[in-house]
Amino acid sequence: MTDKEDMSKQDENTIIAERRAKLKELRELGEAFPNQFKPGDFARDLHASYGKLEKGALEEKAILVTVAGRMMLKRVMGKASFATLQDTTGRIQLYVARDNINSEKTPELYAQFKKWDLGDILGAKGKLFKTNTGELTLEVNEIILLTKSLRPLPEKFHGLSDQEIKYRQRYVDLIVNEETRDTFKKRSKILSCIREYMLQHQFLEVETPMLHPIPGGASAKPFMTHHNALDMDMYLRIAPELYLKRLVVGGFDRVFEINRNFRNEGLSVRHNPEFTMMEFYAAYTDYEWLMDFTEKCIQKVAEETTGSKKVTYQGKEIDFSKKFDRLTLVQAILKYSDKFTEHELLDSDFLRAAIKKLGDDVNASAGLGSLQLSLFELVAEEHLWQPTFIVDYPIEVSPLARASSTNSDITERFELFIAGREIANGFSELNDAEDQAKRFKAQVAAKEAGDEEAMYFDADFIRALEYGMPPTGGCGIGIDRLVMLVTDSPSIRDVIFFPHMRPE
RNA sequence: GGGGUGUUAGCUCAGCUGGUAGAGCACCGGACUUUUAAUCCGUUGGUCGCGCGUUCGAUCCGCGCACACCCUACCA
Repeated sequence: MTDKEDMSKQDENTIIAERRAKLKELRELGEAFPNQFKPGDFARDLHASYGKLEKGALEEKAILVTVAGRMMLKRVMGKASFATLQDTTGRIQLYVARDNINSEKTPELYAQFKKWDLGDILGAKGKLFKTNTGELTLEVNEIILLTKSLRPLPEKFHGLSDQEIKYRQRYVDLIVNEETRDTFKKRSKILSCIREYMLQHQFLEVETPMLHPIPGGASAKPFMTHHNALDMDMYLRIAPELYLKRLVVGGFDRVFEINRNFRNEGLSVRHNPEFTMMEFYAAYTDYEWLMDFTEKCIQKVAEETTGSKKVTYQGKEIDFSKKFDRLTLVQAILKYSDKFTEHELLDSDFLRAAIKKLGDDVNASAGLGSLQLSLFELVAEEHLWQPTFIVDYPIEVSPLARASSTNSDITERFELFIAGREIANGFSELNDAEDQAKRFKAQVAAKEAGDEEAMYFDADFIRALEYGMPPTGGCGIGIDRLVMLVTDSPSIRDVIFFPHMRPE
């Protein structure tokens, strides 16, 4: 026996043993896992079509249906029982009476049914009717056990609330918690809503490598791996940016990619080592265009997936109906802290002292731009609850963005904040190959000086830019965080099916 | 990485100044042909996260470890 098999035996208990015994009995009786039963109806459709019909009218129609699903509740009352079946769309009640299901062929079927357990997967055929309390119910005349469940489900009323088990055994969470199912259905809807929006605007969906010889497109620590046949180290991508811009060079003017990024950094309620990002690039646009486009995209997603332009996140309203606020980095600092003057925010020594005073460490090599950004993160970021674009990011912290035409210290870049978090980041792309080469060199120097997250020099990317990339706007939207907002989820782990955990 | 809280039956949770454990649901047996968290009666189920220590005696006190959650740091 391997260690793993040994582990799976450890949490065996008497309930599981009893169910294994029942399965053994089923095997002896015949086929224990039949697969010929085909359901033709879904719970949600039945409620939608017949839920409002009067008891008498429904019986007159004599509607025969076939359903399948997991038995979630069971009430045996002697010679008749009620059971609640859950399929992928919802729940439907079954009325199982001995005299309706026992036949010459299956004289003991009702006795068997009484032994079936919560969690078992059943198929049933019968006629729809309404009980005395008005619940739409299937009067069963054929019933079959399709899959025996060996493990007991969590308690029927309180459900599963242990966060750890919800994450580690998402399948159980999905079986018993409707909110969990809703969250992931909404996630899927958000993605199709975004795709629809992008396709409507002539964007082409593309896929670029996840394995990168040089990690690029963001400032982050990468995961490393190794390709055996090529005998070369590779990195899981931290961003698709440099590949997508190569496609713009190639003449695909509007592209987008929705896929995973991997960053070898800390975990938190807002950070998972792999997370989903949409990046999109549009030639002949700039960051102003991107802001309008992103705003409309997020408004559409919020409205179409929640039915409202106002969303409640963790008890506080987010209003997507108004035009999103726009503030420069410096304006945002001034707005949320009255301790500084505009003049002081241009003084590196002053900023250094102010950041220290707020209890944060200051990197000795940080210039004015990154000092301003640090102060912004300390005093303003958490207050940006309503959707707000922050613009005029320092060039020092934006090595891939085009410099402002009027101020060479800042870039044509924005970040979108909602509920105090960064949701999107976009800019007019730097398409001057020589300038980009210079900026990469500065990054390499920073890396050599000990900045682990500084970028590498990507010579092929420079070569691509040397062929000429049209003026382009590019933006990334953090999909998991957007899903968190729309589903009112406090943790990123609530919107990722299988979040990373330490081994059990 | 730092701090806080937690880990008791399959699930949800009690457990007094330290005297080796309880409830509800689930399960098993019984009654019940319109229930719906069905109800009623009777059972079963535990290395109290792991290890060491203090003690006559530890679920409880101390130390260490593991895992989780929250805050914080890096970051999107």
